[in-house]
This record gives sequence, C-alpha cells and structure tokens, in this order.
Amino acid sequence: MRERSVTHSAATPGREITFQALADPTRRAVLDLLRRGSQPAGQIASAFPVSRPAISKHLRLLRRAHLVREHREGRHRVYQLNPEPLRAVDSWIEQYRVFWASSLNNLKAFVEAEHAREREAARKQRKKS
Amino acid sequence: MRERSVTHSAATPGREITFQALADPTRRAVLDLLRRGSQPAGQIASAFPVSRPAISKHLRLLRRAHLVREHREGRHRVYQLNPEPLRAVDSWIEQYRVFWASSLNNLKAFVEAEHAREREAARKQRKKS
DNA sequence: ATTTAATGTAACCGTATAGTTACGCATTAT
DNA sequence: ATAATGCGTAACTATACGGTTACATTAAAT
Repeated sequence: MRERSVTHSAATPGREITFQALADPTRRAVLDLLRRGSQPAGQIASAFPVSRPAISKHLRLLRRAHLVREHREGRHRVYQLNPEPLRAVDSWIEQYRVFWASSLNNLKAFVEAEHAREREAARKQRKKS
Repeated sequence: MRERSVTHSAATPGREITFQALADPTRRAVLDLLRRGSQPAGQIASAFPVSRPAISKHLRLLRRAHLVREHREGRHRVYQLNPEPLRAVDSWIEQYRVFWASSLNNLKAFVEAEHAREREAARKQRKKS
C-alpha cells in the first residue's frame, strides 16, 4: 500500500485560496476590522498606513477568496465580512487540535522513539545481510 | 474613542510567520504527513512530486515557523511535527467562530442594514446644511 | 453642465517564492 | 581508503506579491 498520497487534506479546492488570502497581516486586519461591521472601501483604507490602492488590491484578493462580499451603495462600495470560507481553515486546524488538547504530544514523542528504535533495528538487520 | 486602530489581533508576533508558512499547500501537506509520525527528510520528499531540494526549502520555512523540529539520527534528519504554533492560528479563527456558530450572521446583516439607514440619514442631513 | 468624491485598474518596481540543477559535506557501507 | 547515501545550500529563473503613482469611471453635489 505504500502510502502513495496520504490523505493530503491540505489541498482542498477553496482552502488553497483562503489560506493564501490569510497569509498577509494587512488582509487579516481588514477582516478583523470588518468583524465590527461593514464599511465602504475608503473607510477601510483610512484605517491602514498603506495607500488606498494597496487596500483595494487586498480587497480584490479577499473577494476572490469569498472572505468578503461587496455591494454598491451610491458611490460607495460597502464591504461585508463573509466568514464562511474560514470554516475550511478551521476544519483543517481541527485535525491538529487533538495534539495540544491532551498529553498526546508526549505520547507522540514516545511513539516516535519507538519508531526510531525500529529503524535502528532495521538498520542493524540490513547490516547483517 | 473613535476606534483608531481597532484591536488588530492579526499582527501578533509569531502568528505572522505561522500564517505565512501555512500559505503553501505543499507545506500544509508536509504537516499532514508528519501528523502520522516523524520521518526523515528524504522520506518526506519522496511523498511529493517536486524535487528533494524543494522540500528541503519548505522544511526550512517550517523550521523557521517552529512548526517542525529536526534532530539528526545518524545521517538522517528526522522531522517531527510541532503543532504548538497552530494554537495562535486557532485562537485567531476562534474570534470568527461565533459568526457561523449561530444565526449571528443574520443578526449582523440586520445591524448592517441599520447602519446603512443611518448613513443614508446622515447623507440627507448633510444635504440640508 | 461642471466639479468633487469614492473606487477600481494599469503600469511599474523591488523583493520574496517555488522550483530546478549542480555542488558540498557528513555519515555509513564496502 | 573509497564509494555511496542523505541532506542542505548556492546559483539561477520565472512568477507572484505588496506597494506606489497616474489614470479612468461612476455617482453625488453645486
């Protein structure tokens, strides 16, 4: 069976774009800001030290990741948080939560020491042949 | 009080490097792989379609983010998962969990409609003066 | 009808990423 | 001693990113 490709849950369709969108601190800050309520683009931009076009591009990426929704309101472009895609991220992390939830970390260390011993044994074995 | 800079929890020291490390799907897949047990670098690399040096560089980033630990074992470099930094990511997402946990999303929509109405009122107001 | 306000986009720049091949250095095997 | 393994690093390339300034567009204000 040779573990060809593991479960590789890291590469779920949307997840990819989402993780990438979250990689930038400014973008995360924008989301944090939007958590307190929707705002027009300019107002968002004014909360950051970078230029407005820079924020505009960040918003484009956030849109592409469906982390925000936009709707026109007069000459304003109001941005609204859409936390839905974060569920995918959450569910990915979920798989790791058990590692820090209990003493599994120690257990893991033990299991690995075990593996190391096995490897060592295998090595000695090959030496003999 | 004018919400000068929000809480901006997006920019916590280590969090930055962690999010960045998770941005790449291959790196996340490496972590997924390591969840099943520690492995030497070469074995990790053999699980992916890219070259070994490519994985080596990914491992360097994961090391920098303290998401993996490395220890030499003979001529092998065994990599071990260290989920600890993921807690920071988890706690960031935590703040968003409430949004999909209940009907708060709808409530949010309502509040925003409210805001919109306020804005509209303010606009009409300014028009008068 | 003009002007002003609110945004997005284009063009450009510097730097980081992800990947490749070639090479160097230990450590184990022969 | 020499060969082979296992890895990391260097050098190089192509592409994406984040930022800036200049320009285009649409809607509101005068």
